[in-house]
Amino acid sequence: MVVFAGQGDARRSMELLWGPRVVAPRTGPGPKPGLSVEAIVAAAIDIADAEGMASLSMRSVGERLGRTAMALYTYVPGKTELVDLMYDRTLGELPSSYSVTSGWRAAAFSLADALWDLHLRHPWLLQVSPARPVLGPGEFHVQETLLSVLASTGLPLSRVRWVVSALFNIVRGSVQAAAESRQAARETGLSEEDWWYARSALLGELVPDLTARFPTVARLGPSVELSDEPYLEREARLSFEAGLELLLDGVETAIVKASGPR
Amino acid sequence: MVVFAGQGDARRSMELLWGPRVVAPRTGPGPKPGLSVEAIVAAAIDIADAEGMASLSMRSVGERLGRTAMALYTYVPGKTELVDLMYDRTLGELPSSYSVTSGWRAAAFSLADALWDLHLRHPWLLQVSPARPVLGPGEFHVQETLLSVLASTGLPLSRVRWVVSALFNIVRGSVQAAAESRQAARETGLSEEDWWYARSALLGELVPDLTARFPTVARLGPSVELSDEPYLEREARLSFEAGLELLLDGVETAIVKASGPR
DNA sequence: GTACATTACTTTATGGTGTAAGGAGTCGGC
DNA sequence: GCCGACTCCTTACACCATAAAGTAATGTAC
Repeated sequence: MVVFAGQGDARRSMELLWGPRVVAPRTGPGPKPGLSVEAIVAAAIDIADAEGMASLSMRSVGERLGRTAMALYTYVPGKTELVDLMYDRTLGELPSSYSVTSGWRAAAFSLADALWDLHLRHPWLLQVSPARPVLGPGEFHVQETLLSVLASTGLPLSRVRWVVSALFNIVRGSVQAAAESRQAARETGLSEEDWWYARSALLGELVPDLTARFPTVARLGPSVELSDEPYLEREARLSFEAGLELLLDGVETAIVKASGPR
Repeated sequence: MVVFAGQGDARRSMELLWGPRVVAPRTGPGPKPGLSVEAIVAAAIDIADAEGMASLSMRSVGERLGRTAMALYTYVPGKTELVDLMYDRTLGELPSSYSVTSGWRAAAFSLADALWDLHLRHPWLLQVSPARPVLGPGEFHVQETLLSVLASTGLPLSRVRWVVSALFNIVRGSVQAAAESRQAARETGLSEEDWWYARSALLGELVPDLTARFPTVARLGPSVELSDEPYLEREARLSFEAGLELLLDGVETAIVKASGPR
């Protein structure tokens, strides 16, 4: 059963998100804190980066810091809040300055690329799926960056909002495929090519009428030649670039329509 | 630690995905099976639909069928495979016929709409995130439907593929926001408006310089008036429609470019 | 009719999870 | 010196997936 956060918990997590990262050393009785929220979050991010979200537990984070799981609860209300913090802090890493001098399109592309990079460096971001927007500084930072870059199209902000969310979705969706392919390759030890090959053989054997049942899919075939380069990962990148171009073409159309019939 | 599937397991799950749904009654010694893979999958889907993925456990599925958790392992290798089956069976529900008589654009829109509906009826689909493509009949069915509808644009299939994945990503991304808003509202008991209001107040109090730090976001404000209609859900739908239009505009550009300079 | 193999399902057990409760030790202020 | 506040630990509980072994039901072979 899911426990839901009351009002007090909401305040607590917002304070953690927005509060000062470097806490002034406490004065008063009691032992000095040996940990800090930031240290805990950093350790958790390290684990998620290196071993995936499945290996992230309060125990594993505690262990990495030389403590038990329960020690963390002095600093962080629970795992949910810890993950929210990880998520928001990581989003905050997104670079924020994009030159618009070579046009909005180039700026939008390099921003999308930075977002792609960020997600590929921290693939667990895609598994977080905050039950509601986290509303932390990192999330705001990303929104602000996206909005301000896309605002240079000259479109009204009320429309830019939708461009932003579409772009964000395209990036997230395509990078997810890339990230999952990497993770699966690491977990199974199988190279992607091997996995794909084994799976195709199995499919052909178990479903002999595959091409008859799904003619269009069959007609498509693999988009890139099999090489030593990871297949699915390459495909995901192509999907990212192509999808982005399509979207930006749509934006261009919108610009022309808005300013065209002058 | 994640256990990875060997070759034998792969065959077993492919057989479950592609095998006949109605199994002929076994002849031979031993008690008659009281359950079936399909019954188990259906029960699991019911639970996920009604109570969310968090409530889905081998126990809960077994209980719903009047069995213990372990009874399921006679039919299904493990939870992973069960979830794969749920995912693929549900994707198979997508309607497949879309009239192209009123143009590819209308067909694409109604297909995207059906996809949106499907995900909103089964929001847990978005949390499944198969570590690799499931390669089941449902997944193929969706791909086939998307590809064949978008192929009516006349674009080469190699480009249609990217349109398909971009469209899919836009739908998934926007519907995720809608689904999560519903779920959160149900779990917390708070109406969305209430939650949003409480959160804004908290933000304003804890981060007084919010509008200075994120001017563009601040300038945006809420996109729709607060009403009794769920705010985030309405917003998600708008994002879906607007994103889709942008993408389809991009497709139109591609069509013109391809056939234009005749 | 009886023995046996086969199978559905249960019980029990193992090692994982998040976290509530309470105890141990450490420090500052009086 | 001592109190109170504070960090951190141990213990405990409820839940999870699932391995292993046991039980009961069923068909076939003799």
